[in-house]
Amino acid sequence: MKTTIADVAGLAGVAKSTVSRYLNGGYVSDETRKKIDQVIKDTKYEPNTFAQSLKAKKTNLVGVVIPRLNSYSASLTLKGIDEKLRGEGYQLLISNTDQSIDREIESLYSFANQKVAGIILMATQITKEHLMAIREIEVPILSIGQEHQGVASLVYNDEEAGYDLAQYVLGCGHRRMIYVGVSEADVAVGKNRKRGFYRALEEAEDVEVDFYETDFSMKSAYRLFDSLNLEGKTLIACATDNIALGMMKALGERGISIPGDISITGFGDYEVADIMGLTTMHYPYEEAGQLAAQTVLYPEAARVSPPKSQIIFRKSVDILK
Amino acid sequence: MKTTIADVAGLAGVAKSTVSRYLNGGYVSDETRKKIDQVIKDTKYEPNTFAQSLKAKKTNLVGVVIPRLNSYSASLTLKGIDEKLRGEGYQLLISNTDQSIDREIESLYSFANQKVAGIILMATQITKEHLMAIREIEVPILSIGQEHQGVASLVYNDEEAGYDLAQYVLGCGHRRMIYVGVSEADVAVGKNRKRGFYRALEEAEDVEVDFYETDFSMKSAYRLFDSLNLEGKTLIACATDNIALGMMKALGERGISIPGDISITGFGDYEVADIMGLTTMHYPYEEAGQLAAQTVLYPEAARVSPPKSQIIFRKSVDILK
DNA sequence: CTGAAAGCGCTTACAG
DNA sequence: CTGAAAGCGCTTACAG
Repeated sequence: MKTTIADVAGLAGVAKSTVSRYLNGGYVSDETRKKIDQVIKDTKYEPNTFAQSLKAKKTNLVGVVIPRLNSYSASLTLKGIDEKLRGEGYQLLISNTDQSIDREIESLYSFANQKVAGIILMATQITKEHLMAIREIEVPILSIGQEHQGVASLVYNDEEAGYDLAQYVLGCGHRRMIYVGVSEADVAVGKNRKRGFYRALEEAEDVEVDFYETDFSMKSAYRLFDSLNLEGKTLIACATDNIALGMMKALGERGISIPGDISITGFGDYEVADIMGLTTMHYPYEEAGQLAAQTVLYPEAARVSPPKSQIIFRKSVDILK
Repeated sequence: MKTTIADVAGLAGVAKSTVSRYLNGGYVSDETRKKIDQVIKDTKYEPNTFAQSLKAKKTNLVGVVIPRLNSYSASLTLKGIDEKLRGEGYQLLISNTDQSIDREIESLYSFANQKVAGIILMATQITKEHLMAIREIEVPILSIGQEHQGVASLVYNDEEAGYDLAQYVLGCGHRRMIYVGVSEADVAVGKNRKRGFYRALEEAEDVEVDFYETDFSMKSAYRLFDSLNLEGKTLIACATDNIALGMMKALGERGISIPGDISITGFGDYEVADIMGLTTMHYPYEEAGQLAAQTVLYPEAARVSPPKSQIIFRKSVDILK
């Protein structure tokens, strides 16, 4: 039989309320404390979390809504979140939305209904419905990656990352390039990365860049390759490593050598980037996850930034001068 | 104010118990049913899960204990689990153990304490402590990947996969090879894969194979490379794609061409295997995850198998004859 | 088919 | 500092 607070109280010769106070850090005399201590140890008593939650109306659960489970950034961020949460005595509840916005909204309400202590939202965009839900549910929420008026967020400085990478590439002597991005509906990856990249280009002289749009899958990038006009270009800058990888596959199959014939860069520093020798921007996903967990549990600022992204120099960029 | 079952009962002019019965599929007259229906729609009533769990002593949560969050197989399996669970109205609770056995055990107890409806255990091995915990907690449990007397399990046929791959490689004319495996403490990957592989070799003639052991990280494999005696070998069979990838990195850096100078194979068919052109064994991780969720919720057999693993032919194996 | 009552295991004023 | 009592929102026999 599972021991309850009543059992503990009985064995310790005190009232249930006293045990409860002991458990929750209220006033208890030293003597009483010792007795209860002992009984709890003997019986291995563990409070029933439902009973607790029913009264206290909150849980030790933190919900994470995530657009994809099987992506490098997602799983590493999750790892960081989990680490921090565990340290603070919280449990990780996951809702994979499979990139469906409806499911993101649904998950928000469902988490709220489960009285999670907080929600970490890895949205691809923040719509009116998101905003409504966030307002309505009254649960501390933190958005990772996407930023919006009135919702606490943890954002990478994508603009700066784009700028830094472009600066580097420019420094290597590249002047004719292709930028393969994603939809601007994704403010972080689609808009900010590109903007930073372009800003650096504008500050330089005699630069030309063609823009192409694709989605996040390696396959789409791979397919897009044939539509690219490579004429005179020396570099393909890709908005994510996955895009770069898709391109590299196409390049390899056509016998176009990297960086001899053409240079390529990514963003993200996925695990594979290393073996593929891809020069890319490292994003501190795991640290960001930890920071996110910390922030959703103990909010301070409405906007927090993870460590700066760093360029990882590998061999996919040719030095032209 | 959140509406409760009492509110619904009041508005519908019936007793709480009737509403409860309505909710749980008990006897309710058509007329009553309609009234309650309407009220629930109007008030958007949602039962408080804690109150439900407190009485019913079970939840709609399924716990997954997982050794690593950021691995290809893990996240894909998780995806499969989540898909099935969502369809059945269950939520995914995750505990990342970071390869710590102590934490696996802890998680088991902690999940039990949270009254999860079931636990899916992705253990790296099943120890006595595991067995004790499993026995004690009385929660339906399913082990993925590892098999043990008396614990329900979903296992890949690793022996067969190893055998099939070796058959293929033999068919390509390879006779002098290296097998890079992992510790046999991991029965599935360390023992069974290797055993299957070796069994096929024994059935052939004039075959030589050298064995080396490493762990699951790409880095360790990469480091191990220099200790390999490649003399006369035509193929390196690796127990996982990660190991193969580490080897490929080392090979690439030394200008040794694949498969011209040496062939290589893996197991797992990670996403990268495709761009790297690695011939490997495809494991149906996502399907296995779905099957696992199904099985832990509605147990039938004590041992269930996912679809058969398939060889994915790419270009890392040379055809010698 | 329906309702009144007890109880799940806690927490929280309140009185002492 | 401690205890008795009420209540959180449900479910479950039980009686009708």
